[in-house]
Amino acid sequence: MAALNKQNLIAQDIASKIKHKIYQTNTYLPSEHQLCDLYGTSRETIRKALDQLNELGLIQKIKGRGSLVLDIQRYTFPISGITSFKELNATLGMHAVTKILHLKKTTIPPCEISKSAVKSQPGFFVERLRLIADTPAVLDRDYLLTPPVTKLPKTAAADSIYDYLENDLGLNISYATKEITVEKPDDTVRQALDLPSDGLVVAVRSHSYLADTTLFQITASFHRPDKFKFIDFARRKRVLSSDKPLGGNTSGK
Amino acid sequence: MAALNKQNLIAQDIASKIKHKIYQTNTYLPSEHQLCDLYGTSRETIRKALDQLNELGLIQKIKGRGSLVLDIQRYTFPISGITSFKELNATLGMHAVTKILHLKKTTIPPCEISKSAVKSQPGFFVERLRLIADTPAVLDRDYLLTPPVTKLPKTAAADSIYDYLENDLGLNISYATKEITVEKPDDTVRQALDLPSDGLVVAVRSHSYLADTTLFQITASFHRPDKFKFIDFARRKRVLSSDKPLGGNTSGK
DNA sequence: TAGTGGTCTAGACCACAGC
DNA sequence: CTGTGGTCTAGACCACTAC
Repeated sequence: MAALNKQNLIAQDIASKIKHKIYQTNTYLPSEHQLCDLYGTSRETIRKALDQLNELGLIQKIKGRGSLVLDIQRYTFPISGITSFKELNATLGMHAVTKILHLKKTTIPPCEISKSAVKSQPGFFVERLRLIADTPAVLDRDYLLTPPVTKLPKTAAADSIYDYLENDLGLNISYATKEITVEKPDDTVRQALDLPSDGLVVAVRSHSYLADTTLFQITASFHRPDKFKFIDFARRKRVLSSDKPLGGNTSGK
Repeated sequence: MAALNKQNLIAQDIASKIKHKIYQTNTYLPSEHQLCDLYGTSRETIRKALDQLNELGLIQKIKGRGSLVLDIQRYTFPISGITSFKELNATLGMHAVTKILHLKKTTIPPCEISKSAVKSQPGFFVERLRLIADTPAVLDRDYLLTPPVTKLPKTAAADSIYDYLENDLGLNISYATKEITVEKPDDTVRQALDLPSDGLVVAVRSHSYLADTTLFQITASFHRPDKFKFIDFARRKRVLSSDKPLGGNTSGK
Protein backbone atom coordinates (compact mmCIF):
# COMPACT_ATOMS: atom_id res chain seq x y z
CA MET A 1 0.00 0.00 0.00
CA ALA A 2 2.93 2.32 -0.28
CA ALA A 3 1.53 5.52 -1.73
CA LEU A 4 3.21 6.30 -5.01
CA ASN A 5 3.75 9.97 -4.53
CA LYS A 6 7.06 11.64 -5.20
CA GLN A 7 8.11 12.35 -1.64
CA ASN A 8 7.67 8.72 -0.56
CA LEU A 9 9.48 7.37 -3.58
CA ILE A 10 12.37 9.75 -2.97
CA ALA A 11 12.47 8.87 0.73
CA GLN A 12 12.54 5.16 -0.07
CA ASP A 13 15.17 5.64 -2.74
CA ILE A 14 17.45 7.56 -0.42
CA ALA A 15 16.79 5.12 2.44
CA SER A 16 17.71 2.28 0.12
CA LYS A 17 20.91 4.05 -0.92
CA ILE A 18 21.82 4.53 2.73
CA LYS A 19 21.09 0.89 3.44
CA HIS A 20 23.31 -0.23 0.58
CA LYS A 21 26.10 2.16 1.55
CA ILE A 22 25.79 4.25 -1.59
CA TYR A 23 25.39 7.10 0.86
CA GLN A 24 27.86 6.26 3.60
CA THR A 25 27.47 6.77 7.32
CA ASN A 26 29.00 10.02 8.57
CA THR A 27 28.94 11.63 5.16
CA TYR A 28 26.52 14.23 3.86
CA LEU A 29 23.75 13.61 1.36
CA PRO A 30 23.74 15.76 -1.77
CA SER A 31 22.35 19.18 -0.94
CA GLU A 32 18.64 19.76 -1.23
CA HIS A 33 19.24 21.79 -4.36
CA GLN A 34 21.19 18.94 -5.95
CA LEU A 35 18.47 16.47 -4.97
CA CYS A 36 15.96 18.74 -6.69
CA ASP A 37 17.91 18.38 -9.93
CA LEU A 38 18.48 14.67 -9.36
CA TYR A 39 14.80 13.87 -8.90
CA GLY A 40 13.37 16.73 -10.91
CA THR A 41 11.16 18.07 -8.13
CA SER A 42 10.73 21.22 -6.13
CA ARG A 43 12.67 21.77 -2.97
CA GLU A 44 9.69 21.42 -0.61
CA THR A 45 9.07 17.93 -1.96
CA ILE A 46 12.68 16.97 -1.35
CA ARG A 47 12.41 18.41 2.13
CA LYS A 48 9.32 16.35 2.91
CA ALA A 49 11.18 13.23 1.84
CA LEU A 50 14.15 14.15 4.03
CA ASP A 51 11.77 14.86 6.93
CA GLN A 52 10.67 11.23 6.82
CA LEU A 53 14.26 10.02 7.02
CA ASN A 54 14.94 12.52 9.78
CA GLU A 55 12.00 11.24 11.78
CA LEU A 56 13.24 7.69 11.42
CA GLY A 57 16.69 8.67 12.63
CA LEU A 58 18.41 7.79 9.37
CA ILE A 59 19.77 11.28 8.88
CA GLN A 60 20.39 14.42 10.91
CA LYS A 61 19.85 17.75 9.23
CA ILE A 62 22.33 20.42 10.24
CA LYS A 63 21.72 23.98 9.24
CA GLY A 64 24.44 25.46 7.05
CA ARG A 65 26.12 22.10 6.53
CA GLY A 66 23.81 19.45 5.14
CA SER A 67 22.06 16.17 5.92
CA LEU A 68 24.36 13.78 7.71
CA VAL A 69 23.80 10.04 7.45
CA LEU A 70 23.62 8.63 10.99
CA ASP A 71 24.86 5.21 12.00
CA ILE A 72 21.84 3.65 13.58
CA GLN A 73 22.54 0.32 11.92
CA ARG A 74 24.30 -0.89 15.00
CA TYR A 75 21.24 -0.12 17.07
CA THR A 76 19.50 -3.20 15.75
CA PHE A 77 16.52 -1.06 14.78
CA PRO A 78 12.97 0.12 15.11
CA ILE A 79 11.21 -2.15 17.52
CA SER A 80 9.52 1.06 18.36
CA GLY A 81 6.67 2.23 16.23
CA ILE A 82 4.13 -0.07 14.76
CA THR A 83 5.94 -2.93 13.21
CA SER A 84 4.81 -6.46 12.70
CA PHE A 85 6.74 -9.38 14.06
CA LYS A 86 7.39 -10.63 10.55
CA GLU A 87 8.96 -7.35 9.49
CA LEU A 88 11.17 -7.40 12.56
CA ASN A 89 12.06 -10.98 11.92
CA ALA A 90 13.14 -10.09 8.40
CA THR A 91 15.10 -6.96 9.18
CA LEU A 92 16.84 -8.43 12.19
CA GLY A 93 17.35 -11.84 10.64
CA MET A 94 16.53 -13.64 13.86
CA HIS A 95 15.17 -16.93 12.52
CA ALA A 96 11.95 -16.94 14.48
CA VAL A 97 9.13 -19.42 14.23
CA THR A 98 5.46 -18.75 14.95
CA LYS A 99 3.21 -21.38 16.45
CA ILE A 100 -0.54 -20.79 16.51
CA LEU A 101 -2.01 -21.98 19.80
CA HIS A 102 -5.55 -20.73 19.25
CA LEU A 103 -7.58 -19.09 16.50
CA LYS A 104 -11.29 -18.67 16.91
CA LYS A 105 -14.22 -16.35 16.42
CA THR A 106 -15.43 -14.88 19.68
CA THR A 107 -17.13 -11.95 21.22
CA ILE A 108 -14.66 -9.65 22.84
CA PRO A 109 -15.63 -8.74 26.37
CA PRO A 110 -15.96 -4.98 26.96
CA CYS A 111 -13.44 -5.13 29.79
CA GLU A 112 -10.74 -5.85 27.24
CA ILE A 113 -11.73 -2.77 25.29
CA SER A 114 -10.64 -0.28 27.88
CA LYS A 115 -12.11 2.64 25.95
CA SER A 116 -15.77 3.63 26.18
CA ALA A 117 -17.03 0.28 24.91
CA VAL A 118 -20.27 -0.62 26.60
CA LYS A 119 -21.20 -3.86 24.97
CA SER A 120 -19.07 -6.71 23.78
CA GLN A 121 -18.08 -6.89 20.13
CA PRO A 122 -17.51 -9.79 17.75
CA GLY A 123 -14.03 -10.54 16.51
CA PHE A 124 -11.23 -13.06 16.30
CA PHE A 125 -8.98 -14.24 19.06
CA VAL A 126 -5.50 -15.42 18.14
CA GLU A 127 -2.91 -16.77 20.49
CA ARG A 128 0.55 -17.30 19.05
CA LEU A 129 3.83 -18.43 20.49
CA ARG A 130 7.01 -17.00 19.03
CA LEU A 131 10.12 -19.14 19.22
CA ILE A 132 13.59 -17.81 18.63
CA ALA A 133 16.24 -20.43 18.12
CA ASP A 134 13.75 -23.08 19.25
CA THR A 135 13.15 -21.51 22.64
CA PRO A 136 9.84 -19.76 23.43
CA ALA A 137 10.33 -16.01 23.63
CA VAL A 138 6.97 -14.29 23.20
CA LEU A 139 3.32 -15.15 23.64
CA ASP A 140 0.95 -12.93 21.67
CA ARG A 141 -2.74 -12.59 22.32
CA ASP A 142 -4.57 -10.65 19.66
CA TYR A 143 -8.16 -9.57 19.38
CA LEU A 144 -9.09 -8.50 15.86
CA LEU A 145 -12.40 -6.63 15.86
CA THR A 146 -14.85 -7.73 13.26
CA PRO A 147 -16.30 -4.55 11.92
CA PRO A 148 -13.03 -4.03 10.04
CA VAL A 149 -11.61 -7.56 10.12
CA THR A 150 -14.24 -9.79 8.52
CA LYS A 151 -12.14 -12.86 7.84
CA LEU A 152 -8.91 -14.24 9.23
CA PRO A 153 -7.50 -17.34 7.51
CA LYS A 154 -5.06 -19.47 9.45
CA THR A 155 -2.34 -18.86 6.88
CA ALA A 156 -2.52 -15.12 7.56
CA ALA A 157 -2.11 -15.68 11.30
CA ALA A 158 0.86 -17.93 10.70
CA ASP A 159 2.47 -15.50 8.33
CA SER A 160 1.80 -11.88 9.16
CA ILE A 161 -1.51 -10.45 10.25
CA TYR A 162 -0.41 -6.94 9.31
CA ASP A 163 0.52 -8.05 5.81
CA TYR A 164 -2.89 -9.64 5.44
CA LEU A 165 -4.81 -6.67 6.76
CA GLU A 166 -2.94 -4.14 4.65
CA ASN A 167 -2.44 -6.03 1.41
CA ASP A 168 -5.38 -8.43 1.28
CA LEU A 169 -8.10 -6.57 3.14
CA GLY A 170 -6.77 -3.17 2.10
CA LEU A 171 -7.00 -1.71 5.58
CA ASN A 172 -5.14 1.50 6.26
CA ILE A 173 -3.25 0.91 9.50
CA SER A 174 -2.42 4.24 11.00
CA TYR A 175 -1.45 4.44 14.66
CA ALA A 176 -1.30 2.64 17.98
CA THR A 177 -0.95 3.26 21.66
CA LYS A 178 1.33 0.94 23.50
CA GLU A 179 2.05 0.28 27.15
CA ILE A 180 4.90 -1.71 28.62
CA THR A 181 4.81 -3.08 32.14
CA VAL A 182 6.39 -5.89 34.13
CA GLU A 183 4.03 -8.21 35.92
CA LYS A 184 3.23 -11.70 37.18
CA PRO A 185 2.15 -14.02 34.36
CA ASP A 186 -0.96 -16.13 34.45
CA ASP A 187 -0.52 -19.91 34.35
CA THR A 188 -0.92 -20.21 30.59
CA VAL A 189 1.74 -17.62 29.90
CA ARG A 190 4.08 -19.03 32.51
CA GLN A 191 3.91 -22.50 31.07
CA ALA A 192 4.12 -21.40 27.45
CA LEU A 193 7.21 -19.32 28.10
CA ASP A 194 8.73 -21.88 30.46
CA LEU A 195 9.07 -19.46 33.35
CA PRO A 196 9.73 -20.26 37.01
CA SER A 197 6.75 -20.09 39.32
CA ASP A 198 7.85 -16.80 40.87
CA GLY A 199 9.05 -15.29 37.60
CA LEU A 200 7.92 -12.07 35.94
CA VAL A 201 7.00 -11.29 32.33
CA VAL A 202 7.20 -8.14 30.29
CA ALA A 203 3.73 -7.25 29.01
CA VAL A 204 3.28 -5.04 25.98
CA ARG A 205 -0.34 -4.06 25.50
CA SER A 206 -1.43 -2.07 22.50
CA HIS A 207 -4.48 -0.70 20.77
CA SER A 208 -4.18 -0.25 17.02
CA TYR A 209 -6.30 2.01 14.85
CA LEU A 210 -7.06 2.58 11.20
CA ALA A 211 -6.68 5.91 9.44
CA ASP A 212 -10.36 6.68 10.09
CA THR A 213 -9.72 6.11 13.83
CA THR A 214 -11.51 2.74 13.91
CA LEU A 215 -10.06 0.47 16.58
CA PHE A 216 -9.24 -2.84 14.90
CA GLN A 217 -6.78 -4.66 17.15
CA ILE A 218 -6.09 -5.16 20.81
CA THR A 219 -2.91 -7.00 21.64
CA ALA A 220 -1.12 -8.26 24.67
CA SER A 221 2.38 -9.63 24.12
CA PHE A 222 4.16 -11.38 26.92
CA HIS A 223 7.92 -11.56 26.67
CA ARG A 224 10.41 -13.61 28.58
CA PRO A 225 12.35 -10.99 30.56
CA ASP A 226 15.70 -12.39 29.48
CA LYS A 227 14.70 -12.24 25.80
CA PHE A 228 13.09 -8.83 25.92
CA LYS A 229 14.66 -5.80 24.34
CA PHE A 230 12.93 -2.64 23.24
CA ILE A 231 14.86 -0.21 21.11
CA ASP A 232 13.71 3.26 20.37
CA PHE A 233 14.85 6.29 18.46
CA ALA A 234 13.23 9.50 19.58
CA ARG A 235 13.49 13.13 18.63
CA ARG A 236 12.98 15.88 21.15
CA LYS A 237 9.53 17.36 20.84
CA ARG A 238 8.64 20.67 22.36
CA VAL A 239 5.03 21.28 21.48
CA LEU A 240 3.39 20.26 24.72
CA SER A 241 5.76 21.26 27.48
CA SER A 242 5.46 25.02 27.44
CA ASP A 243 1.86 25.32 28.51
CA LYS A 244 0.79 25.33 32.13
CA PRO A 245 0.76 21.82 33.59
CA LEU A 246 -2.74 20.64 32.82
CA GLY A 247 -4.32 22.19 35.92
CA GLY A 248 -7.45 20.20 36.76
CA ASN A 249 -5.91 16.78 36.94
CA THR A 250 -8.85 14.92 38.36
CA SER A 251 -8.06 11.41 37.23
CA GLY A 252 -5.27 9.72 39.11
CA LYS A 253 -3.22 8.34 36.23
CA MET B 1 14.64 27.06 23.13
CA ALA B 2 11.21 27.06 21.58
CA ALA B 3 11.69 28.55 18.15
CA LEU B 4 9.35 31.43 17.56
CA ASN B 5 8.32 30.61 14.05
CA LYS B 6 4.72 30.60 12.94
CA GLN B 7 4.19 26.89 12.61
CA ASN B 8 5.39 26.18 16.15
CA LEU B 9 3.32 28.98 17.64
CA ILE B 10 0.26 27.72 15.82
CA ALA B 11 0.93 24.13 16.89
CA GLN B 12 1.31 25.22 20.51
CA ASP B 13 -1.79 27.37 20.35
CA ILE B 14 -3.91 24.56 18.97
CA ALA B 15 -2.39 22.05 21.41
CA SER B 16 -3.24 24.41 24.22
CA LYS B 17 -6.81 24.77 22.98
CA ILE B 18 -7.13 21.00 22.85
CA LYS B 19 -5.74 20.72 26.34
CA HIS B 20 -8.20 23.25 27.67
CA LYS B 21 -11.12 21.67 25.86
CA ILE B 22 -11.70 24.64 23.58
CA TYR B 23 -11.35 22.07 20.85
CA GLN B 24 -13.14 19.04 22.23
CA THR B 25 -12.19 15.41 21.85
CA ASN B 26 -13.96 13.67 18.98
CA THR B 27 -14.75 16.92 17.20
CA TYR B 28 -13.04 18.37 14.17
CA LEU B 29 -10.68 21.32 14.18
CA PRO B 30 -11.57 24.22 11.90
CA SER B 31 -10.61 23.38 8.34
CA GLU B 32 -7.14 24.21 7.12
CA HIS B 33 -8.58 27.03 5.06
CA GLN B 34 -10.30 28.50 8.11
CA LEU B 35 -7.11 28.17 10.13
CA CYS B 36 -5.32 30.09 7.37
CA ASP B 37 -7.71 33.00 7.91
CA LEU B 38 -7.57 32.63 11.68
CA TYR B 39 -3.78 32.83 11.87
CA GLY B 40 -3.19 34.81 8.70
CA THR B 41 -0.78 32.33 7.15
CA SER B 42 -0.50 30.19 4.10
CA ARG B 43 -1.95 26.71 4.04
CA GLU B 44 1.39 24.89 3.99
CA THR B 45 2.33 26.59 7.24
CA ILE B 46 -0.94 25.49 8.84
CA ARG B 47 -0.31 22.00 7.54
CA LYS B 48 3.16 21.90 9.09
CA ALA B 49 1.68 22.90 12.42
CA LEU B 50 -0.98 20.19 12.14
CA ASP B 51 1.71 17.67 11.19
CA GLN B 52 3.34 18.24 14.57
CA LEU B 53 0.08 17.55 16.38
CA ASN B 54 -0.50 14.54 14.19
CA GLU B 55 2.91 13.14 15.04
CA LEU B 56 2.19 13.58 18.74
CA GLY B 57 -1.11 11.76 18.43
CA LEU B 58 -3.20 14.75 19.41
CA ILE B 59 -5.16 14.75 16.17
CA GLN B 60 -5.92 12.40 13.31
CA LYS B 61 -6.22 13.88 9.84
CA ILE B 62 -8.90 12.26 7.69
CA LYS B 63 -9.04 13.09 4.03
CA GLY B 64 -12.27 14.70 2.93
CA ARG B 65 -13.46 15.18 6.51
CA GLY B 66 -11.01 17.13 8.62
CA SER B 67 -8.67 16.90 11.61
CA LEU B 68 -10.23 14.95 14.44
CA VAL B 69 -9.14 15.59 18.02
CA LEU B 70 -8.11 12.26 19.59
CA ASP B 71 -8.59 11.35 23.22
CA ILE B 72 -5.14 10.41 24.31
CA GLN B 73 -5.57 12.23 27.62
CA ARG B 74 -6.52 9.05 29.33
CA TYR B 75 -3.29 7.47 28.15
CA THR B 76 -1.31 9.35 30.77
CA PHE B 77 0.99 10.58 28.03
CA PRO B 78 4.26 10.63 26.20
CA ILE B 79 6.78 8.81 28.31
CA SER B 80 8.07 7.96 24.93
CA GLY B 81 10.29 10.43 23.18
CA ILE B 82 12.86 12.46 24.97
CA THR B 83 11.30 13.96 28.01
CA SER B 84 12.92 14.93 31.24
CA PHE B 85 11.78 13.52 34.53
CA LYS B 86 10.76 16.98 35.69
CA GLU B 87 8.51 17.50 32.68
CA LEU B 88 6.91 14.13 33.30
CA ASN B 89 6.51 14.93 36.94
CA ALA B 90 4.72 18.14 36.04
CA THR B 91 2.42 16.79 33.34
CA LEU B 92 1.50 13.68 35.27
CA GLY B 93 1.27 15.41 38.62
CA MET B 94 2.93 12.53 40.40
CA HIS B 95 4.57 14.34 43.31
CA ALA B 96 8.02 12.93 42.87
CA VAL B 97 11.13 13.83 44.81
CA THR B 98 14.71 13.66 43.57
CA LYS B 99 17.58 12.78 45.87
CA ILE B 100 21.14 13.28 44.64
CA LEU B 101 23.36 10.40 45.73
CA HIS B 102 26.48 11.39 43.85
CA LEU B 103 27.71 14.28 41.73
CA LYS B 104 31.33 14.44 40.70
CA LYS B 105 33.70 15.19 37.89
CA THR B 106 35.23 12.09 36.38
CA THR B 107 36.65 10.59 33.29
CA ILE B 108 34.16 8.40 31.56
CA PRO B 109 35.59 5.00 30.69
CA PRO B 110 35.39 4.14 26.98
CA CYS B 111 33.45 0.97 27.73
CA GLU B 112 30.49 3.11 28.79
CA ILE B 113 30.61 4.89 25.46
CA SER B 114 29.57 1.98 23.35
CA LYS B 115 30.19 3.84 20.13
CA SER B 116 33.61 4.07 18.55
CA ALA B 117 35.18 5.84 21.50
CA VAL B 118 38.77 4.79 21.89
CA LYS B 119 39.92 6.84 24.83
CA SER B 120 38.12 7.94 27.94
CA GLN B 121 36.55 11.38 28.08
CA PRO B 122 36.04 13.87 30.89
CA GLY B 123 32.59 14.58 32.20
CA PHE B 124 30.23 14.56 35.16
CA PHE B 125 28.72 11.58 36.86
CA VAL B 126 25.37 12.02 38.58
CA GLU B 127 23.49 9.39 40.49
CA ARG B 128 19.98 10.30 41.52
CA LEU B 129 17.22 8.45 43.29
CA ARG B 130 13.65 9.24 42.35
CA LEU B 131 11.00 8.73 45.00
CA ILE B 132 7.32 8.65 44.27
CA ALA B 133 5.08 8.93 47.30
CA ASP B 134 8.14 8.46 49.53
CA THR B 135 9.07 5.09 48.05
CA PRO B 136 12.11 4.68 45.81
CA ALA B 137 11.05 4.10 42.22
CA VAL B 138 13.96 4.92 39.93
CA LEU B 139 17.73 5.15 40.18
CA ASP B 140 19.32 7.29 37.44
CA ARG B 141 22.96 7.21 36.51
CA ASP B 142 23.98 9.96 34.13
CA TYR B 143 27.23 10.73 32.43
CA LEU B 144 27.36 14.24 31.03
CA LEU B 145 30.25 14.61 28.60
CA THR B 146 32.36 17.67 29.10
CA PRO B 147 32.98 18.97 25.66
CA PRO B 148 29.41 20.24 25.59
CA VAL B 149 28.62 20.21 29.33
CA THR B 150 31.25 22.42 30.94
CA LYS B 151 29.60 23.01 34.30
CA LEU B 152 26.92 21.23 36.31
CA PRO B 153 25.75 22.95 39.50
CA LYS B 154 24.08 20.85 42.13
CA THR B 155 20.90 22.87 41.85
CA ALA B 156 20.57 21.89 38.19
CA ALA B 157 20.93 18.21 39.02
CA ALA B 158 18.30 18.50 41.73
CA ASP B 159 15.93 20.38 39.49
CA SER B 160 16.15 19.34 35.87
CA ILE B 161 19.33 18.70 33.95
CA TYR B 162 17.51 19.12 30.64
CA ASP B 163 16.18 22.51 31.68
CA TYR B 164 19.67 23.58 32.63
CA LEU B 165 21.30 22.31 29.45
CA GLU B 166 18.69 23.88 27.18
CA ASN B 167 17.94 27.14 28.92
CA ASP B 168 21.17 27.97 30.76
CA LEU B 169 23.83 26.40 28.56
CA GLY B 170 21.79 26.93 25.39
CA LEU B 171 22.38 23.42 24.11
CA ASN B 172 20.17 22.18 21.34
CA ILE B 173 18.99 18.72 22.44
CA SER B 174 17.89 16.84 19.40
CA TYR B 175 17.57 13.07 19.58
CA ALA B 176 18.31 9.93 21.55
CA THR B 177 18.51 6.21 21.21
CA LYS B 178 17.00 4.22 23.99
CA GLU B 179 17.05 0.58 24.97
CA ILE B 180 14.86 -1.16 27.51
CA THR B 181 15.80 -4.49 29.04
CA VAL B 182 15.07 -6.44 32.20
CA GLU B 183 18.06 -7.63 34.15
CA LYS B 184 19.63 -8.43 37.50
CA PRO B 185 20.55 -5.31 39.42
CA ASP B 186 23.93 -4.69 40.98
CA ASP B 187 24.10 -4.34 44.77
CA THR B 188 23.88 -0.55 44.78
CA VAL B 189 20.77 -0.54 42.65
CA ARG B 190 19.18 -3.36 44.59
CA GLN B 191 19.67 -1.62 47.91
CA ALA B 192 18.64 1.81 46.66
CA LEU B 193 15.40 0.50 45.18
CA ASP B 194 14.78 -1.84 48.10
CA LEU B 195 14.56 -4.96 45.96
CA PRO B 196 14.70 -8.60 47.08
CA SER B 197 17.97 -10.41 46.50
CA ASP B 198 16.64 -12.36 43.55
CA GLY B 199 14.62 -9.48 42.08
CA LEU B 200 14.90 -7.95 38.64
CA VAL B 201 15.05 -4.32 37.50
CA VAL B 202 13.98 -2.62 34.32
CA ALA B 203 16.99 -0.90 32.78
CA VAL B 204 16.52 1.98 30.36
CA ARG B 205 19.81 2.97 28.73
CA SER B 206 20.01 5.90 26.41
CA HIS B 207 22.43 8.00 24.44
CA SER B 208 21.40 11.58 23.84
CA TYR B 209 22.71 13.88 21.13
CA LEU B 210 22.72 17.54 20.22
CA ALA B 211 21.50 18.92 16.91
CA ASP B 212 25.05 18.83 15.56
CA THR B 213 25.20 15.09 16.44
CA THR B 214 27.49 15.60 19.45
CA LEU B 215 26.94 12.93 22.08
CA PHE B 216 26.38 14.71 25.39
CA GLN B 217 24.69 12.27 27.73
CA ILE B 218 24.74 8.59 28.54
CA THR B 219 22.11 7.44 30.96
CA ALA B 220 21.11 4.25 32.68
CA SER B 221 17.84 4.35 34.60
CA PHE B 222 16.89 1.46 36.80
CA HIS B 223 13.21 1.12 37.59
CA ARG B 224 11.45 -0.99 40.17
CA PRO B 225 9.49 -3.47 38.03
CA ASP B 226 6.27 -2.84 39.92
CA LYS B 227 6.57 0.93 39.40
CA PHE B 228 7.59 0.79 35.78
CA LYS B 229 5.30 1.83 32.98
CA PHE B 230 6.28 2.92 29.51
CA ILE B 231 3.62 4.48 27.33
CA ASP B 232 4.06 5.10 23.67
CA PHE B 233 2.11 6.54 20.79
CA ALA B 234 3.36 5.44 17.40
CA ARG B 235 2.34 6.02 13.83
CA ARG B 236 2.81 3.40 11.17
CA LYS B 237 5.87 4.15 9.08
CA ARG B 238 6.42 2.53 5.76
CA VAL B 239 9.70 3.91 4.48
CA LEU B 240 12.00 1.08 5.38
CA SER B 241 10.00 -2.06 4.93
CA SER B 242 9.57 -2.17 1.17
CA ASP B 243 13.18 -2.70 0.26
CA LYS B 244 14.75 -6.09 0.17
CA PRO B 245 15.41 -7.40 3.67
CA LEU B 246 18.99 -6.27 4.12
CA GLY B 247 20.49 -9.75 4.44
CA GLY B 248 21.13 -12.16 1.61
CA ASN B 249 17.44 -12.71 1.12
CA THR B 250 16.85 -13.26 -2.57
CA SER B 251 13.08 -13.54 -2.60
CA GLY B 252 11.33 -10.22 -2.84
CA LYS B 253 8.68 -11.38 -0.34
C1' DT C 1 -21.67 19.85 -6.21
C1' DA C 2 -18.96 22.03 -2.56
C1' DG C 3 -15.75 21.30 1.02
C1' DT C 4 -12.07 18.79 2.92
C1' DG C 5 -7.27 17.23 3.22
C1' DG C 6 -2.97 15.44 0.08
C1' DT C 7 0.46 16.75 -3.01
C1' DC C 8 3.35 19.71 -5.60
C1' DT C 9 5.41 23.94 -7.47
C1' DA C 10 8.53 28.06 -8.09
C1' DG C 11 9.65 31.33 -6.14
C1' DA C 12 11.26 34.35 -1.78
C1' DC C 13 13.85 35.67 2.39
C1' DC C 14 16.35 34.28 6.46
C1' DA C 15 20.12 32.19 9.58
C1' DC C 16 24.01 29.63 9.82
C1' DA C 17 28.64 27.36 8.30
C1' DG C 18 32.90 27.77 6.16
C1' DC C 19 36.15 29.95 3.38
C1' DC D 1 31.40 35.77 0.06
C1' DT D 2 28.84 31.30 -1.40
C1' DG D 3 26.35 27.34 -0.17
C1' DT D 4 23.61 25.08 3.09
C1' DG D 5 19.23 24.14 5.44
C1' DG D 6 14.79 26.68 7.77
C1' DT D 7 10.70 29.09 6.90
C1' DC D 8 6.97 30.95 4.35
C1' DT D 9 3.97 32.14 0.45
C1' DA D 10 0.15 31.92 -3.12
C1' DG D 11 -1.17 29.51 -6.02
C1' DA D 12 -2.45 24.80 -8.51
C1' DC D 13 -4.45 20.17 -9.17
C1' DC D 14 -5.98 15.86 -7.19
C1' DA D 15 -8.79 12.43 -4.29
C1' DC D 16 -11.93 11.80 -1.04
C1' DT D 17 -16.37 12.88 1.79
C1' DA D 18 -20.68 14.43 2.10
C1' DC D 19 -24.91 16.06 0.57
